[in-house]
Amino acid sequence: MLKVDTKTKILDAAEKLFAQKGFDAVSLRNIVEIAKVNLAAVHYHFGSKQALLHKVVSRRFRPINKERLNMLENARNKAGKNKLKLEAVLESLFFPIFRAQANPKAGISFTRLIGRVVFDRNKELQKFMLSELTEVIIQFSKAFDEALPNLEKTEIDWRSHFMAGAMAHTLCNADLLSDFTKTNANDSELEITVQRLIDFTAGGFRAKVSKTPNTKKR
Amino acid sequence: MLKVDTKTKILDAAEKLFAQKGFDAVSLRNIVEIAKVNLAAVHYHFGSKQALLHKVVSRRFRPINKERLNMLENARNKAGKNKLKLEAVLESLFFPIFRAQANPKAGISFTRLIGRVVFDRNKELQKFMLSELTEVIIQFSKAFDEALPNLEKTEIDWRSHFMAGAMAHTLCNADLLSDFTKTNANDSELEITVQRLIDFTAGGFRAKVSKTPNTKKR
DNA sequence: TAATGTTTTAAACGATCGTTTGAATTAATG
DNA sequence: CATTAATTCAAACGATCGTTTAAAACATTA
Repeated sequence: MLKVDTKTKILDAAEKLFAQKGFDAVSLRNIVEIAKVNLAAVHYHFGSKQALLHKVVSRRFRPINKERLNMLENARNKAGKNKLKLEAVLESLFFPIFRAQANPKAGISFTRLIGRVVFDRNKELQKFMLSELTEVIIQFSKAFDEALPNLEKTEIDWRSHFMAGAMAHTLCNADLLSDFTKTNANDSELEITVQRLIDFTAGGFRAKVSKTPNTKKR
Repeated sequence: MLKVDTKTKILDAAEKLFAQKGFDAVSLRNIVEIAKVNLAAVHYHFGSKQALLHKVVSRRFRPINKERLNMLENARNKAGKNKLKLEAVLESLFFPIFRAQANPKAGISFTRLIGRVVFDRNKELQKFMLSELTEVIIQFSKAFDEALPNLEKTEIDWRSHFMAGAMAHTLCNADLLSDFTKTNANDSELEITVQRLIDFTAGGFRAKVSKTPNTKKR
């Protein structure tokens, strides 16, 4: 077993604790206790608690988002001149991050953290997340447009929003669900979970758009 | 304008701040400053910060959950001996809480708070929320079973989970979405938002269940 | 009005927070 | 080996946290 450097020890401990309890509920002293490093090491290596959080996120999120874009590119190539398939777009979006969940090294901690982050209203964090996701948002927005040529742009945006909620909740609260359904949402069940999420969200995207009961205003 | 009692002033301020920044990020001193009451009043009236949070939630959540059950009961009666309609079940679940969002008194604060709470990993809060939702979970679980007689129980549970994520995200991050789509998710748009969420989630519930590519394990 | 119960208040409690400092230690470089 | 740079460390900084106390102010009832 080779020596793990201080930076990594801090990142691992912070990842675990932030995912478990949230950013504000975790102190740097909690983190250095788990990481078994000195308190001042956090500021030496990362500068601040907020900067540490950003590093915790980007360390795992960047490779995941790269792979999302790769998978989408592959799906495009495979489709050729045929229409891009909605299920392929969704799989490109879900699979890389859910596979990170099954990875014993990153573990369930990180994906849970990502789920939490989506619902966190830490302004700096939101700005940071948006910047990390810029390219993914652009490319997948285009992809949804292509895969759903008969759906209005506004509706696509709303349904992308709903889809993001379903995904985030599943990432964050997978444990609640396994209590619920007796199936465990990890390991070999990974593909099944992703397939279930694809089925549901694809069904949602393809649902008929009903006109509202009465648009009294305007 | 009649005098607002201290308890209500604290509840209102806490609701606003918890929704804005989250439980851990808000101090009692932040709350009493907004509420314009003495710091010790919080413990005098509520006992602790955690107990205050529970009260903030239950004050608005209980009437909402009562109305959800009422609407579900009405939907059942209207259906008579016909099969309960999925859209009616979903509307019973969504409408009462989204209407609270449009209510200028409760405002967007509370629903955002509820959205956040779903993703919060405060153990005591989770237990409390579960106890507040017991009857709703029982009745709506039954209703989904009735409305989807051809869908396996396990699949219903998973899809209920996805649906909850879509709902929570919409409650919590409605503002992000209105930036996105230029439509505003309040006021007269209430019915439209709910209808969109019904369309999406109903489509998800009704989607075909695809067998996983290969169930290698087992 | 006197007595009793309820609510509000200022002040302090010990604990913990993120961050900074400067010296001790280790690693790298000439 | 000497010197410089990088890292670790114990200790402390001021600020803020949730909670408690006990007296003051107010309201209610006899």
